[in-house]
Amino acid sequence: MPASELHTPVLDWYDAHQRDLPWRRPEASPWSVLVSELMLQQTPVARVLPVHQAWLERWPTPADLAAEPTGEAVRAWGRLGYPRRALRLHGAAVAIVAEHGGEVPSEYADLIGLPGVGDYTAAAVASFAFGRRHVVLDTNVRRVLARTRQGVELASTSVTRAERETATGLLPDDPATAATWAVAVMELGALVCTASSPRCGECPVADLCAWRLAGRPAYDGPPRRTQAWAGTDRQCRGRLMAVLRESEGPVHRSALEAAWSPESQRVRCLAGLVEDGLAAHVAPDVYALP
DNA sequence: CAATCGTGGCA
DNA sequence: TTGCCAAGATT
Repeated sequence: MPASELHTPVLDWYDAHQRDLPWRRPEASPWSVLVSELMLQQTPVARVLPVHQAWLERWPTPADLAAEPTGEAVRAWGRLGYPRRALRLHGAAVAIVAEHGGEVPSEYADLIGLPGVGDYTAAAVASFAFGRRHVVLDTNVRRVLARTRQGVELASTSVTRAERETATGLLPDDPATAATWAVAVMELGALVCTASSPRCGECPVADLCAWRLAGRPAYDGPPRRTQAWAGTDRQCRGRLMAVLRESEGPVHRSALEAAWSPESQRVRCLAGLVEDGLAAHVAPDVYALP
């Protein structure tokens, strides 16, 4: 099927159904877009919205954030999860001030040099904030392409060469159209072509979707590993970080001891948090946000 | 390439 | 109730 057959239905659908998100508004700054992209990594939109608003009100520019201690970023990150992203965003702000005159760079090559910015985020910011032409391959896009083009329910674990070539081939020539196409496919994946219970009845390309035309065959690949949680270091780290976040000042070791057992794991995780820069050992038996 | 890294809502 | 899942990056 010609690539262009997807364009008009998806773009029209996006025009009619796109969500009104703060980082998509015309007045949204590139900094707002960058902050949103870091927060949205593995985190649902609904949970990001209030934190993003608070961050932009408190730190309207990269320089505002860069002037703060990293601990303030970690505290304001709240319960979004993966708090190292807060450190990376702070580090990105520092780098933007030091190396880019305080302005979020518009080039992919500069963006991907920032902490916490990988291929997806660099392409997304260049595309959404600056209207550049880039392949934006996130989990939503990958799922839409897997279904419509490959005829399979879910994309592979990692991005394949063929997958990237397919996405490149679908990218409109005009940069502005390419940028809209990128966000439109993502939105389709987020709202209609969802991982579970896709709404094929509402899909603008259902009539040419290889997966639907094949009868929506169930996933038939290697077993997908589900992440353990109870009793893991991640849960332990989360508990310790919650104690540090929710305290106004430094906390005594006893407060951390009450948050987790066994001791050996707690000690190891606390050392890991200090090593990661998420916590500071400010005095004997006293810890705080950095 | 695979493991690691939080959190909470929902089917 | 519990497994699945949400705009990935880093090592």
